[in-house]
Amino acid sequence: MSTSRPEVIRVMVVDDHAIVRRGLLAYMATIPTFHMIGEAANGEQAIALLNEWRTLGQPLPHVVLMDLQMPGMGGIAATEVITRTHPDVKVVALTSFGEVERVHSALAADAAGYLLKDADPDEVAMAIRAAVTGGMHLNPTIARQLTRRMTAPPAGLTSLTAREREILILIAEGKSNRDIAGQLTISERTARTHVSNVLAKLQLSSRTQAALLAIREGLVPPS
Amino acid sequence: MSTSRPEVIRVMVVDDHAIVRRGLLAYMATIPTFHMIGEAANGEQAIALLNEWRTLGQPLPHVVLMDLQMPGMGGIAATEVITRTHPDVKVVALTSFGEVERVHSALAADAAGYLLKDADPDEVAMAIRAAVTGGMHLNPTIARQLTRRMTAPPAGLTSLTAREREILILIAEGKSNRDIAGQLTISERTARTHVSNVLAKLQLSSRTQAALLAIREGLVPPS
DNA sequence: GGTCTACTGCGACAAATGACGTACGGCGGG
DNA sequence: CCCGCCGTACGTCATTTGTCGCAGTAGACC
Repeated sequence: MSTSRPEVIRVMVVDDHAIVRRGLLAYMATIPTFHMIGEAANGEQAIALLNEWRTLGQPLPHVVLMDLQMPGMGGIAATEVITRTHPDVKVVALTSFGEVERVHSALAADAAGYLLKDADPDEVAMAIRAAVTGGMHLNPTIARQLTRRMTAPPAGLTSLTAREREILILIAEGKSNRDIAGQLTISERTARTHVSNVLAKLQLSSRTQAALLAIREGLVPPS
Repeated sequence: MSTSRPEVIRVMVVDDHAIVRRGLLAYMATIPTFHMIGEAANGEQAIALLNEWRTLGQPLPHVVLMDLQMPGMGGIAATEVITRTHPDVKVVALTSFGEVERVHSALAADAAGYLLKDADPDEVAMAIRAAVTGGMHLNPTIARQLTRRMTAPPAGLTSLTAREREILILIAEGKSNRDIAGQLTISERTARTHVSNVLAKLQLSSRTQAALLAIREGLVPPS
């Protein structure tokens, strides 16, 4: 094993929910191996705290439990900064269900794990230990969805052709297939073909979901 | 004061996130007045547990902290059932940011408070005490948004009932009729009836248009 | 009591939607 | 020159969506 295994694992939690911080704090207190050395309510605080520790020569945490959904600097950006400026600090993403899509971004930001918040506390421990030993723990549900996404063609607006993007914009304006056909002077069948292709490429199951994604991605202004 | 103030307040937490349950459990342990007597991971479990306690003649909780966003039976439905079958049990809604709009439905289901999960633990205590004494604690942010909505009602949305607004929110999350039915534990036919009524009241012709309007009106966050 | 609304549900139907395969002309890259 | 992608279009099929009418229950209001 190239990585040393410290007898005490220092942990830091970053989450805007005070209740979650308390929960992890209480849980860590029950396991002698873990030592919670600090907490932060957002990404900026976390980075500031880490820098302060380093300048003071105080020991840094081995693992940072990082919530992804936070006001201000999001967890992904914070993860990226931390893994770049403190390469020996492992960051484990801790997220609510429903934002599974961010796992890619998290891993791209060099997160060393991805936990769901409804995970059993024991799973949190497993993820932390895995991160310290240089490994990675993925929630089974996440892992399944991830592999499904890996095997499937990459989702993303970039995979759409110009025409399909045009179609998507009209979907996001609440147009029906007939409306779209009329506006683009194509047959309704063709419009449906395009819509179907868009949904397949984006791995969605309804035009409403497509419209919502288009807005989220800024393809059309919400108002 | 018509309501008696017990020296010990029994609390129960309903949340699908084990970490949140642990956090509240740990927090309650630090305050002698509060006594956490049980927890549940979803609405069905919570109701079953309450019924079991009642049949066994065991003391019921004074306050139930209820997460609103849960798989299976949602927190709103569970709140309604609990306040109806156990009128002396107060339910305090505990929700993440971003679902602020459900406060109407929550209060309509006789919730005795509405907390954001990023609330300071002290605020949780305040809300619980308020609920026990028959009062109600609202998060300042929530209260502000609520009054803003009361004073400046967005045109058509006011004509919707609480249930219909709930339906609209789910539409704006890309859910199908079947999804909505499952989430609200009603039949798909009923869900379709609601959707149809929403469209008629808003004078729209498709659920996609309804979703877009919901986002424009800020009923749901675009992200 | 009577009335009203909200919420729930059903049946039947029409329309829209989405998936699947197929096809053809154009156009650009190897 | 040929192959692949794009845009166009059709046929068929299952599913979803939306409408209309009807109806029972519960709660609120008068």
